[in-house]
Amino acid sequence: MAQEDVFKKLVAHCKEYGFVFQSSEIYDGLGAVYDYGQYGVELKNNIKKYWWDSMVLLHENVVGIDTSIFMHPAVWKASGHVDAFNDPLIDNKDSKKRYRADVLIEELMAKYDAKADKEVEKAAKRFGENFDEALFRQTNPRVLENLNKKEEIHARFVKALNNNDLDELKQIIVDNEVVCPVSGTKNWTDVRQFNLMFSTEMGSTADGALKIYLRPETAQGIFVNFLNVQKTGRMKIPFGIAQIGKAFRNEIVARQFIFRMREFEQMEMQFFVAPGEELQWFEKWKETRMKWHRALGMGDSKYRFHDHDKLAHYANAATDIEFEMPFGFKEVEGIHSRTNFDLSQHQQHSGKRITYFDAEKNESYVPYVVETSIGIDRMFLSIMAAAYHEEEVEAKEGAKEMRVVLKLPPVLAPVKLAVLPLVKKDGLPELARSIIDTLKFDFNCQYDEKDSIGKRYRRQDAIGTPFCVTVDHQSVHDNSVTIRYRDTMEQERVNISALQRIIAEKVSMRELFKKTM
RNA sequence: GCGGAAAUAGCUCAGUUGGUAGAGCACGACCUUGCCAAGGUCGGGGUCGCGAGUUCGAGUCUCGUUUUCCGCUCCA
Repeated sequence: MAQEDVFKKLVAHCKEYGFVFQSSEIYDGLGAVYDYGQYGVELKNNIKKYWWDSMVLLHENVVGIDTSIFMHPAVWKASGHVDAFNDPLIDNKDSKKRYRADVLIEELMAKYDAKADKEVEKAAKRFGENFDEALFRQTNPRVLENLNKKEEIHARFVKALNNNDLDELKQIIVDNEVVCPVSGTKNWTDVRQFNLMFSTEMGSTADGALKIYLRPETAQGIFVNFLNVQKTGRMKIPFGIAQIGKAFRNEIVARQFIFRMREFEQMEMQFFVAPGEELQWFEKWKETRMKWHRALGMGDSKYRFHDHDKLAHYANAATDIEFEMPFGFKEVEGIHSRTNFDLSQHQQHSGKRITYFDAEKNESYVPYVVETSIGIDRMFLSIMAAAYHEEEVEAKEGAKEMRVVLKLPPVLAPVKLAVLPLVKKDGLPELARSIIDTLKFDFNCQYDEKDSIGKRYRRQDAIGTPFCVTVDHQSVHDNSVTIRYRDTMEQERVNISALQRIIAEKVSMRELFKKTM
């Protein structure tokens, strides 16, 4: 089956079985925003718990926090998010290349400057030593023509920028017949400004309202609370702060289902270390994070590192953990050595000292940061993609048929077990209910008596339930039931009293955690 | 954002040169069977994505719009 088909089927499966729905679907949906359904939310919560516990329970020097989505606007000024994404952009419709409109206009002005310079150069050659460049520049008609032209553009440009007049920026480009360097045509779109941060206003009066942003990453909530946590928790470097939460980016193009959404959720841990030690911690966390992913048993070869060649301005090392999605290897987690950029920026913008006194080294410094950052939604997608299987199985009378089964790691499965009475009479439903009543405190259980037993097994396969407990006529006599295993479809007869122990063992995170250490 | 394609029941789809919406599966009730999706009877469910236009009449033709998919583009 082609990879695109797998992806399409996966998306359809997510909807059909209540994992992921499009947001506001009855109103035609909202672009690149999705809701998690009854099974999706369970899977997502289990992923979060796996991550949170592996960070906070297993590392005595990692603690969690939960910071707000709204933050003081100065945070985003300090982090560089406000300035970095205010560029006016324009597309050439023929070459489909995108340019910064301001850069095109600056190049245009430089061109007139260059023309004027060329005239000066030519004249200088001609007049030799007697050449008065300043006078020539002020009087020569060809030079003046070019400089005036430039000056005229410059005036319009500055005015347009000050008024944030995007139409005027385009008009400058059109009036001066700027052509695309690739296609050579003047077929331009309108100029648009993309700020990837969503904004809103805080405060009820129009004049007193403060423009604030929805956070585009959760990391800054950790950085601005560095001192709070370090002091109140008496944390000693090296230590980490973990956080799970929503972030928002107004993506220009958001596609590929839940892979790139405008509202998404991150699991981030910022690890604070002494200057000079960041790269060894970077290596350590690279290794730890990869083990954590691989412990889920989806297949080691589905994961790989992708080291960044071009580093962001704040980083001195960066890698991605990529997962083989149906549409290729894609980033699921980023591990970045962010230096002391963020804390230094906040120190500078807030005017508060953000330093740590290292008693061992007997010195004070702004800590360096190694960040691990996962997109939960991407991880959700990667798990679903790897779990989705279509298998040919034996049917009645030797016939073959397909079964769709989600081979989710039992620890992440939304429903841990289904309890199914073989027939809905002779006291079987009652016994099944009583089994659920004892197990529901520990596991997410489901009861189903509708349709044939085979059909019920397949329904559970489709949502990834690892265990089906079947109550039959023998059960009423000797308290034994069968456990049917999702992946092998094999069955085993056990006593009802043993169910809790057997299932608890198989859905425990303990074994997975051992593999990560 | 640009270009292309698609949108009819929960799902997969049919619907003739324009003439009052269909099937299979799924879903619900009852009966029957009972270990890997296929029994019977009855039933619920669609202003054909949305909005205009052409027409006596539009699921069907035209335009716009929304959403999704594919390619390009972008991604701190």
